Amino acid sequence: MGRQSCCYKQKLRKGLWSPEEDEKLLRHITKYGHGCWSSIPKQAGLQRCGKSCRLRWINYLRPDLKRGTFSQEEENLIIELHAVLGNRWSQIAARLPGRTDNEIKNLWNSCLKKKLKQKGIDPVTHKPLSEVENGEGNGSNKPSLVGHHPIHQYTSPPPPPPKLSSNWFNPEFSPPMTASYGPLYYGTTTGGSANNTTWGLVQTQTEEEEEEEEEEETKWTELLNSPLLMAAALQNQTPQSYYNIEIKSEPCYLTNSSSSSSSNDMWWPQTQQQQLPLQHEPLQNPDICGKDMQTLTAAAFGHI
DNA sequence: AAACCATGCAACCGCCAGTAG
DNA sequence: CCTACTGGCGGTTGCATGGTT
Repeated sequence: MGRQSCCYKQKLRKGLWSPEEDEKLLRHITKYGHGCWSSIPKQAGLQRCGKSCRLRWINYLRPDLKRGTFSQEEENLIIELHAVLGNRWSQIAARLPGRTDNEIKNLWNSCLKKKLKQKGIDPVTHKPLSEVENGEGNGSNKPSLVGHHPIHQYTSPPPPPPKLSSNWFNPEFSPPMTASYGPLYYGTTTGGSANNTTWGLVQTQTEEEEEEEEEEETKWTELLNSPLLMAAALQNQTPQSYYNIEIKSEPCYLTNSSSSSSSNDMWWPQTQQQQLPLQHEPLQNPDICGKDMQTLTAAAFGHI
């Protein structure tokens, strides 16, 4: 017998949230902030555990959430960040405004993994599958740095997400493939065809290079803490052609909840859309979307 | 039309680290 | 120092939906 969950012990409700529950939680947090999650259910009159409330708020009710499909730039960024951070979904999410770790995790498991495999890339190591398969069992294959690079110890508060240049997502734009910044590198061999493109994680971890590693660590910390550096690095090093995954860009949607605070205008997330349709305002420019997200975030959390 | 399958997503579970008492 | 509590995270599950046979 495994141990029972907190919800079981307290005979609390589980499963999908009803619109009434959502409204109670939303109203309570909007008014008082969340403070101590464990006391929220009682204060808000909910038969839920604090953990469940927290999850619901973070993944669904937060006003700064961006609903809708992921844009191609977001997917590319997730792939890039996953190559560096591994399955650290919360850290990846911190660099995608309006997206939750759960959402990103789901996207990765259901979609991006497959797309990478279709492209012949191992979604775990981010190396070409052929290389990974060949490397199995022979000692010559150096271990991936994913999950081992000092960047994974990065724990300081995340910077605002990098504002990527429009060039970066322009299919016509070919970033310099030989650029190298940190442990990730992408390069082309002299063969010319896409199949000759090589990329992977530079193995910087040798005994002789420990000093360099320290430098690298500093560099990466700086990189991740600086949106501008991050954007520049991504623009210079990311193999857009390698991750040339067919994803249709969707317009960025924002709810108009920020401009309407009355309960009549209360927006309802996805599961309630049938009953209370969202009034979506399509944004044509991702930059505008990003700015609005920041404004929304500031407005939503500034006083909490 | 029904059964089956694949997919996407919301929510739960269990573990861990930090912290207050 | 120990213990209990809490928040946070990543992995996993289960359900709803849509597509296919």
